[in-house]
Amino acid sequence: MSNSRNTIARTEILNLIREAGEALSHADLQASLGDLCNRVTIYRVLDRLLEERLIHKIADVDGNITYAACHDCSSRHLHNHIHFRCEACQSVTCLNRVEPEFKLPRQYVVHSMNFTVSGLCPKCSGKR
Amino acid sequence: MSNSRNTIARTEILNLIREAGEALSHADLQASLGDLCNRVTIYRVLDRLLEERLIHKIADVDGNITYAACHDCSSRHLHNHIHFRCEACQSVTCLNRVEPEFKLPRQYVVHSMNFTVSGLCPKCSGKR
DNA sequence: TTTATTAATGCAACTTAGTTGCAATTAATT
DNA sequence: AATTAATTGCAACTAAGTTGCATTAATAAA
Ligand SMILES: [Mn+2]
Ligand SMILES: [Mn+2]
Ligand SMILES: [Zn+2]
Ligand SMILES: [Zn+2]
Repeated sequence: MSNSRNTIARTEILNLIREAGEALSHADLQASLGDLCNRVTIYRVLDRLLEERLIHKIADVDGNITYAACHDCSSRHLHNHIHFRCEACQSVTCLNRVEPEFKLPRQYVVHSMNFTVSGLCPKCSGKR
Repeated sequence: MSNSRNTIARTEILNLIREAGEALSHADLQASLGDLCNRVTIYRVLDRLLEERLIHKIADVDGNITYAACHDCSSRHLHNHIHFRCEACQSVTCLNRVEPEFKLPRQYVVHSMNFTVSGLCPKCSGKR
């Protein structure tokens, strides 16, 4: 892992992800950033932030990727909380409190987890 | 949902998925099928089988999609078991017995789930 | 069995997402 | 200020998935 530099793109992308109430996609970021940087740069900054464990990656059941801020990942970078994707408003949110319980057979070595539940979020289930 | 027809492509793809010990990707299927049908047909057959609830879709944390056979989905098509993706041999398997326990705040309406854990499978964790 | 209906397919073209190589830029160190 | 190497922009590229449309073929009706 080489020395990470504090560039405008990196700072801005990290801020956007940290301040967003929900997980952001590459497209979301590109829309917010306008021409602050090239789209390739966004991919590369995201990769860097992932390596640095400042953000984590979320895939919904259709393979759509979003990114959310990490909170206490310096010690263990195990994102064992549930992500909720709303089929109405398309938002993806971290439910940091909801950590599923389960037991794998011995011999399985766990490195990472991706739990995503889809349906209607509180906002959208109310409207009906 | 229109009437589904028993075509060669459909039959063969469903057999492949049912008989595979692990979840298969579009690329896996295309490799096995050779020129039995066009790659677009594979996409369309997969969509049909999903609609008919004969297979389910799995996305790992990187968004890679695979498909596995359903077992008792006529009543409830809720795939709340864990999928394990091995980072060594790349296999994706359904752990049909492992159903995580968790409790979402009220107001969340759940339609589907995608639980994927990555690491080393029993075969590959033994080798080290 | 023959005919009619329409689901399913193949093909080409297209869109979307992500990757790579390389020269130019710039943050951080000395 | 000069040095170093991380970062960026750009263009070209690969990979994955979608769409329109003419053709084929599974199924049902006659
Ligand atoms: Mn999260
Ligand atoms: Mn499964
Ligand atoms: Zn919503
Ligand atoms: Zn393995």
